[in-house]
Amino acid sequence: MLDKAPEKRSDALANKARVIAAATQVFAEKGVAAEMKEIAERAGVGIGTIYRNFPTKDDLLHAIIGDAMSQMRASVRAAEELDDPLVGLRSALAELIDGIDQYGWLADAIFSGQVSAGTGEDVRLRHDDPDQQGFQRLLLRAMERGQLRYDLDVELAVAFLTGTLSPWLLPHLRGSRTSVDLADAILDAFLRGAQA
Amino acid sequence: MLDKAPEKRSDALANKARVIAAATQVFAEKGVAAEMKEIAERAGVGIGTIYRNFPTKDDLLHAIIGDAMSQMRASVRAAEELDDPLVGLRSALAELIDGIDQYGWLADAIFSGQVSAGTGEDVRLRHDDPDQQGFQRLLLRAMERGQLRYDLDVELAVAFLTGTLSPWLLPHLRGSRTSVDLADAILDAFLRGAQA
Amino acid sequence: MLDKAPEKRSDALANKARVIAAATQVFAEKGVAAEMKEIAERAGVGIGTIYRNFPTKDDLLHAIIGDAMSQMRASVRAAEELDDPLVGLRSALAELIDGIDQYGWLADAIFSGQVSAGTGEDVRLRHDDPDQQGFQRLLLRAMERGQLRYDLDVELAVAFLTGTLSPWLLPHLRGSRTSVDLADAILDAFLRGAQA
Amino acid sequence: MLDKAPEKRSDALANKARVIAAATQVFAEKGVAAEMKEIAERAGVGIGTIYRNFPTKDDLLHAIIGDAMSQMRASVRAAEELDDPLVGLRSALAELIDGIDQYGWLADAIFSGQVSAGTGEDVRLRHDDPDQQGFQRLLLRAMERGQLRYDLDVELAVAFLTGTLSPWLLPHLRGSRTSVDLADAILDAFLRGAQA
DNA sequence: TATGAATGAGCATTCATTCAT
DNA sequence: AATGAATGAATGCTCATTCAT
Repeated sequence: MLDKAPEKRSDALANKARVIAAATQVFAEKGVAAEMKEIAERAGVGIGTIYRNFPTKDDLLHAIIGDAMSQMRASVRAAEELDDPLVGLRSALAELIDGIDQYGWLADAIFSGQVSAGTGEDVRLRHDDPDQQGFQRLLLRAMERGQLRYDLDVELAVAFLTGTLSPWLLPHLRGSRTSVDLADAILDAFLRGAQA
Repeated sequence: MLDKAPEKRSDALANKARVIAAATQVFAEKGVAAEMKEIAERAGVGIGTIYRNFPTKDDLLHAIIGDAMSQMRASVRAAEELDDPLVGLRSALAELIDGIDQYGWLADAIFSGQVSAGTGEDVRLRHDDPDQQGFQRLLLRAMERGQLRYDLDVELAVAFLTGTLSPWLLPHLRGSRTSVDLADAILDAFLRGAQA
Repeated sequence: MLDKAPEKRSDALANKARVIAAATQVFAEKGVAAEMKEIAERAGVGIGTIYRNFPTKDDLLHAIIGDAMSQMRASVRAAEELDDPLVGLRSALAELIDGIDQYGWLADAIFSGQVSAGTGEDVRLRHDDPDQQGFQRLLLRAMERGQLRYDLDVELAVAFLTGTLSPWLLPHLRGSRTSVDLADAILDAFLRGAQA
Repeated sequence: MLDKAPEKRSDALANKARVIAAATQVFAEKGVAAEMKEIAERAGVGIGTIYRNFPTKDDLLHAIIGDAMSQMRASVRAAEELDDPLVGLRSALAELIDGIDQYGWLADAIFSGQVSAGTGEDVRLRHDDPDQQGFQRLLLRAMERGQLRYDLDVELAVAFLTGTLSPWLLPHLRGSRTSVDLADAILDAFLRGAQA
């Protein structure tokens, strides 16, 4: 991900960014099967320019995955910095909701095996790591503080929270709520439970 | 002259079934991008035979989607027949868990736009219908009976329950539990909430 | 090179042969850079048909190389069967002259490294084997019989005889002579030497 | 106003020379299919600089061909200056052997049609001219002097001598001999013939 | 003048679909 | 009806060439 040539012309850097942005859009619209040609057109560059920056379609995909993952990881990490773990949870949820809007299609691609084995595997495994472990840590801290039931099944709890963010549920749930409002609603329902 | 056979020969019917079974397997393993040739081989028929029964790859896919949907719809409907809505919920969850094992890949395919626009849309819209509305009805009945909070956000509740079944969360949650045990655990956590 | 399915329809076999024939022609005319599309057109089949028989352009090339090599090897071997080694030499030369007409372009392709490393290497090494060693054996037998100088430098002699067949010399030498006449002329000059 | 520099700056000339040198190397290693980019890197200049000097890859190739041809032509012409035609022949052979080491790959390229039709043709035709006609003149002079058979087939004789220099025969023949030794051996075998 | 990033025509290869047998 | 060989449009990627800096 680091540039070998630090003296690269700024055009080149700008182009690389435009390609990533265009690809993120196009993949989101058409799925990973989208054509490189369309991405090039959307980015306003020639096909060759994409290939100069990303030797393979797969490399382009991985660059985007990398971006998405680090963005999400960063959200969760920032949430962990907050003092109150429940506040952190709310904040992480809200940020993830925004992230899914942009990167939701990736989950599909990754989990339906359309991304090259190598990285696919990696992402699949790590999927349990960065975000979910962040969630787990937040939950555990809340349990220690007595904010949550001491006998909570943490993994199930994470599944409740992140499952709600599934690309096909989210748009419906969202309606016209802001991501913060939705995060509040989810957290509230999660805490109170359904029992009368 | 003999009258034209009003029913397909049972050979033909058997072939159709074998194709659906093989395709379900192969799609599950390789995703919707799997090749028709492999499906034919798995089914032990020629490619032409697939095309006699399903004019298009997409048609084959939709046939499978149809099967999956009606199987799930049946599960939920059966659950609605039960007297106690919470028992019904538990039963529906357990059945869906089994269904996801078999048809989870479909969610990916449908929601990442790899299924032809037309039907993809249809399925996407209807997705809110059959199962989820069944869930909603069960939840509403439980609320009426006073088994659930009267102010429960039903849509959010459905999202909690079905989001947990997301293809990428389920295997992890499952571990070695039976589907009934897992359904119990989910329902229990759902009812009690996380609060201390 | 053997057919896996012995019950293959004769069409398929015929097509494979037509593809090889067309490819031999087209490669001879345009060099190995010739397009697959043109070969398909020349053969009167679709591109896909080529790929059904030869998974790769390189495979097609190697099939042709194989054909050429075994044809030439057979010529030399047949020449070795003859009783008089000089008669054999004449016969081998005549056959090689005909072979070069058809396969001369291959030498270029192979020795300029345009054929995939693997087989390129193989052919390059074996090049010293099949034909040239056949020639060497014929020459040695002729020496033993006292038909040739006992102190002949065999490798140089082979180079004289086969170098004359170089794709760019042959057409010029040939003129309108038959291959047998040319072989006679070469052998005669080779035997008599240039000295007054 | 200063007059436009009537001579290229020596920088430019130096660059042109470096490009030719690099291209000769790279083409020799990888064949004419070598990439312009690699030639630029080897020459230590930008791709654009190559194109400033040689508008086309083909032009670059022809420049090299021109160099090779004139070098060889010069060798033969120098050989013709010598008094004794057989000594000239030996000298010409020795020089050509050295030339083939450097330019042998060209023969492949030219005769397998990888050089643009126009010039390819030219070179092909002229091939009979410069060197071979030089050889022919040397042979004819030797015949006139009674050093060679009066009834020698001159074209065949040239083919014997130059065929031995074929890029794929030469390395094998050479072994560890110097080019002069090899030239001697070839000439000796050529003169004496193979007959007992 | 030199540079190398950008361009896009060109080409090998894949795979859904057709149709002769 | 069943088969699978044949088809060719579609698509990823390469590399000679251009041109803004």
